[in-house]
Amino acid sequence: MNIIDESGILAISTRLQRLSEQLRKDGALFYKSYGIDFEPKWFPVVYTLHHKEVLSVVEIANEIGYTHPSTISLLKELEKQKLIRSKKDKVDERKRLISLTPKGQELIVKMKPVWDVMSSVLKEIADNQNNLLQAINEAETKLMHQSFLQRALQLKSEE
Amino acid sequence: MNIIDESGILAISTRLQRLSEQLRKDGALFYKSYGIDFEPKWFPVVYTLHHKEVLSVVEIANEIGYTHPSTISLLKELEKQKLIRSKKDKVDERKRLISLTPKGQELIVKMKPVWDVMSSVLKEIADNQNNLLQAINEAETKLMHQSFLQRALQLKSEE
DNA sequence: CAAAACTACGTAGTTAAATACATAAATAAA
DNA sequence: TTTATTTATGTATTTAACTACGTAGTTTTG
Repeated sequence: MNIIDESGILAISTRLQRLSEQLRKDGALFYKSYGIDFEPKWFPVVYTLHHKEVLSVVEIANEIGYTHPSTISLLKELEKQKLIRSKKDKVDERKRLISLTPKGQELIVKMKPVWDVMSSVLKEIADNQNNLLQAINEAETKLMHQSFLQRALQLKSEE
Repeated sequence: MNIIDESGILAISTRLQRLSEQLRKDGALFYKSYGIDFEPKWFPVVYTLHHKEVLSVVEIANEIGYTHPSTISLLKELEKQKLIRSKKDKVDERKRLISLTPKGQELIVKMKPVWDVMSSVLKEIADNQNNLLQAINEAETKLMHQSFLQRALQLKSEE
């Protein structure tokens, strides 16, 4: 549509956001088709706890790549679903140790075949010539080395 | 990090959202370095009006690819900045015809060199081997033909 | 070992988008 | 020409992330 947005990243993020919303809805419906009441957004936390067993709030946040406040709100939902539980760390009283409940573990067993299907469908969609993940990694790496602002200011001063 | 999120699109959208937030902040700072008070999110509307002169709310929404409520809130901000104005369409009384104010047009003249710099920096960042835009286009196209849910249900029934 | 700095967690508030709903004007159909 | 449908706009609410801030433990340092 235009010089900056079309070639840039600003509008792209809106499109990806929509894409992911669509996938979330479809994901939820697909779980439902197996008789499972599970929201795709819970997946990262549940999957992490499935492998790590016991983790603190901040540890989970780091694992799933969200800020801790975002993580806390996911944990609240999962606690309401009785899929996870938490108790104070006796060694470090600031920490809350989170783990799956038996109900949570049972659910994972039921969900595993669902995940397999989802996983291959997502591969089908995202594995393009122009790999989405790769493209983002490359852009992020470039910005890590030098921010947009730094690059822009430099170009400005060169004129 | 895991089978679905790392290879899929769910986490990718969060990362892109962050990327775009970063770019927005830097963009605003870069405008400021020219003494210009302009938020990058206003760009699509302003740029569209620069080329089309007079448009209704829904027409702008379609041009920039947002829903009309989102567009309305952008328009409100721009009106507060006195960069745009609107009047009722005499032919169709439902329509509000939006256009740039003289102040808005002056601002565009000042912003043009800034846009040139931004545009080349964004090219530098986004033009990777794995082109971001291309990758998204390909994923969207695939999903247009057959949704995630349809693909998943089909795979499920084949088992 | 007391003061300072850091870490873990939690809450409140913000943001940029979306949906869902409401109203009024214009057009089409009975 | 009334009635039904569609279109344009607007408002209210929701969502998923964020930042900013506060408090309470823990660790480091003078």
